[in-house]
Amino acid sequence: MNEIIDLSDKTITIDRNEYLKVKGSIDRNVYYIISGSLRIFVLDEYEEQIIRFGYKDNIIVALDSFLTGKPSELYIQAIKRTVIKVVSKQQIDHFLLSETNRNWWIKILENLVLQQMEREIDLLTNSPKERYQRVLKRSPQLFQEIPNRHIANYLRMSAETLSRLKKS
Amino acid sequence: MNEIIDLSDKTITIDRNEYLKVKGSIDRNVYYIISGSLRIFVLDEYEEQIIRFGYKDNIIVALDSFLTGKPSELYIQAIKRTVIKVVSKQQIDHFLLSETNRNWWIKILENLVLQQMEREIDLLTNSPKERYQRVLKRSPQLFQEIPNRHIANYLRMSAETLSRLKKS
DNA sequence: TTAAAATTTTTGCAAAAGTCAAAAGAACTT
DNA sequence: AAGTTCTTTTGACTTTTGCAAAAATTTTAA
Repeated sequence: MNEIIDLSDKTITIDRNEYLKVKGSIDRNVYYIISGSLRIFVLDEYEEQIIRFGYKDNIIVALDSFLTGKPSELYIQAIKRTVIKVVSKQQIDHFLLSETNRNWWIKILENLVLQQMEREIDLLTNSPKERYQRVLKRSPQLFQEIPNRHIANYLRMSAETLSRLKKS
Repeated sequence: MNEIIDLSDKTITIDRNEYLKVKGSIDRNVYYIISGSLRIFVLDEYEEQIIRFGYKDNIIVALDSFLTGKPSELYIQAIKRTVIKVVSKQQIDHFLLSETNRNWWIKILENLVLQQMEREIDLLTNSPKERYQRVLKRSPQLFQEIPNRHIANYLRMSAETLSRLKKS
């Protein structure tokens, strides 16, 4: 992914709790996190549901808007002060003009689908304990980077339940 | 998708409760459902978790294995007697040799990602009632084709809870 | 460093969903 | 068409999870 990143020289700093993106806006940029951490969530009847986290060296993007060009359902908010690089759709499109890069894009998309399948299984798992263990196993770093109450939401359980789980 | 389907002349009939695929097998075919219905599920500690359904005119595939070439985690089972056409990876690959078809493949993958995001939000929605309503709205046909106990599993609730929801 | 503020953890309580068993209803099979 | 099997519904009961408030801990800021 560094080929893309290096095309960009624009960096942005977002303070804790500030929004990079709110629902309703169109955003065809991709962001590369230099430092800090972010969360992506949707608002479901006054409840925030976290879809994904991003921290150092991750790429973050409002995928729905990026792929469709329509307004996004997603919010992106800084959990702590975060510095990101901006890569525009233009840059991506330019990059994808080449045949080999386009094949590489296919791989990226295929990987995204596979990751989403994993996530789906995580969410379908009935027992909160197993959900916790699955994600802990696959993304141990998450628990270093992100406050528990956000992880609890991501795992669809209350902070209380997560707290009770970690002792047992 | 008919361009692909028409390449194939192989059809298979699967009886109710029979498996088209079980965990551990590699399967790089794509299936097109002529009639009947299927479910895809994973086995999570003795519990079946339904990932997706397929009925008439749907395409169904063990995506994990199809994309990676590795053994699949998925089971595909007929809910009722089902007739499918088989399209092999070879045929798909041949199809993807052309530049325009490959761009079309990218669109398919992008759509898959977007669908998966919808599914993720469905699963994150806390209230069983809302989960039921969301899916009912998006896929009303599902409720014509598939027995409730399977839909309940798909919506991660018990058959009893779904039954009670439908009256209120 | 200490006080204030914010966050996390804990507790009891209430509400929601799950389980179990049995009955009613549908759908397949022969 | 009758019988068998499978699915849905219902009610009693149990378990789990969320909620709200309090206690403990951590962070912030003076």
